[in-house]
Amino acid sequence: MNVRVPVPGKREQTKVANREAIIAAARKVFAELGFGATTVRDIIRATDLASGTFYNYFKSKEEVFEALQDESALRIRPRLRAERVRARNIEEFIAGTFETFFDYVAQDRADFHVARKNTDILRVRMASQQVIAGFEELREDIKVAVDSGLLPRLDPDFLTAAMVGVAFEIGEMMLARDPVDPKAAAEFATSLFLNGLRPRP
Amino acid sequence: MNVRVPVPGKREQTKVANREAIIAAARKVFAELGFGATTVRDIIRATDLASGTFYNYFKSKEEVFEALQDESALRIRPRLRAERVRARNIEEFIAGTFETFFDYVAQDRADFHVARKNTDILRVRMASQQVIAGFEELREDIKVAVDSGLLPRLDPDFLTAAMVGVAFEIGEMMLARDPVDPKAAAEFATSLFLNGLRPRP
DNA sequence: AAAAAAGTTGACGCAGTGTCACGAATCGCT
DNA sequence: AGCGATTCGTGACACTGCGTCAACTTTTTT
Repeated sequence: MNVRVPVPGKREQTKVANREAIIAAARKVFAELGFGATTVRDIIRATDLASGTFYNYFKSKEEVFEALQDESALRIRPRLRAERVRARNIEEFIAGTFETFFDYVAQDRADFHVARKNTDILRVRMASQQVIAGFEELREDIKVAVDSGLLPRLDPDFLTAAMVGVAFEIGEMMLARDPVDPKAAAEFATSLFLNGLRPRP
Repeated sequence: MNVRVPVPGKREQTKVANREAIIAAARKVFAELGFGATTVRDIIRATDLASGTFYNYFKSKEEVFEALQDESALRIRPRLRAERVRARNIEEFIAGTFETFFDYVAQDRADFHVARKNTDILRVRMASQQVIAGFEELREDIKVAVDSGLLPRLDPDFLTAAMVGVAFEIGEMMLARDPVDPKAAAEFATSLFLNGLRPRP
C-alpha cells in the first residue's frame, strides 16, 4: 500500500548534512589551530566539499563561529533560565545561576575555552543571536527580581554586567586548574554576591 | 666651551620617531576602522613611511596593538598599585581600586573601547607584557592583603578573577551610557564587593 | 522524459602579507 | 673632513587566502 510519507527531499537532506559537516569541521579546526590561524579553506578541506560551497552556507569563518556559539548558548540558556525563574529567594537566584553556569563550563570545556581564547569576545557576543538573547534574558530576570523584592534595589545593568564578568572570568580561571572544580567556583561567586568580602557574623 | 652633551645620534632619533609615528597612526586607524578591518598597509599609509619599514618595527598589526595596550597599561598600573599598597583597610583596598580604574576608563575611553571591542581580549592579555604584569601585581597584592588580614581568607585567584571580570564588564557597561559616570560604577562595584547583595543593617 | 530549479564546483581576479636586494643615510675611525 | 662600514628605509615581488561566478551535475517538477 503505497503510503506517501512526507520524507524530506534529498536536497533538504544534503543541505542539512553539509551545514553540519562544515560546523563539525570548523569546531575541530578551531580547536586545533585557534580561530585566528584557521582559514575558510582549512575548514572546507576538513570536509569533502569544494571551496565555493562554504559560501553557500556561511559568509565567513566568523559566521561559522557564531553558529558554534549559538549551539553552545542554546544548550545552556534554557537551564539558566529555568533556574532563575524557579528561584524563590535571593540565595536560590544567585547560587542556582552560578552552579548551573560553572557545571556547564566544566562540561563544555572545549567550546568555552575556544570561545574565550580564540576570538573577540564582544564582537561575538554582539553577533550571536542566542548569546545576546541570553544576556538580555538575564537582565530581564534581574529586573523582575528587583521589582518583586527578591533582589535589592540595584541598577540591573550593573548587576548583570557584574554577574557576567564574574562568571566568565572565574570560569576561565577554573578551567586553568587541575582538577576543574565547578563547585568551588560556584561557592566562591555565590558567597561573594551574597555576602561581599565582609561575611556577616 | 664645547661641552659634549650625550645627544642621541640621528639614527636613534628617527628610530624613536618612526616607532611613535607608527603607533600614533595605528591608534588613529584602529579607532576609525576597527582592529579587524585595518591592514598593515592602512597603518603605514597614515604615515610617510614605506610599507617595508613597518616590519622593521613590528611583526604584525597584532604587535602594534600590544604596544598600544602596553602604553595604556603603563598609564594605569602605577596608579592602581599605589592605591592598593596605601590601603590600610578593606574599604580602601576595594574602593580605591575601583575608583581609580573607572576614572581611568572614563578618561582613556577610546583606548579601552577599542581594546574591548576590536580584539580578542585574552590573546591580548596574554601577549601584552604590561597587562600581564598588571594582573599579576593585583594577584600578588591580594595575596599579601589576605595574609596580612586586610582581606578575608579567600582564594586569591578567584578574587582576582572576580575583580577583573567586574571591572572590565562594568567598565564596558558604563561607557555605553550617557553620561559616563565612573563614580556610580565604582560605588556599585565597591558596595558589591564589600557587602554583597544583602547589605548589612 | 524533458525542462526547470537548485546546488556544487574549482578556476579566477583581487587584496593583503612579509621578504629581500638595493641604495641612501649615518656612524666611527683616522 | 673624508672614507669604509653599518644600519635602515624602500618598494617590487612572490605567495596566500578570499569571495565570485559561469559551467556543470543532481534533484525536482511537469
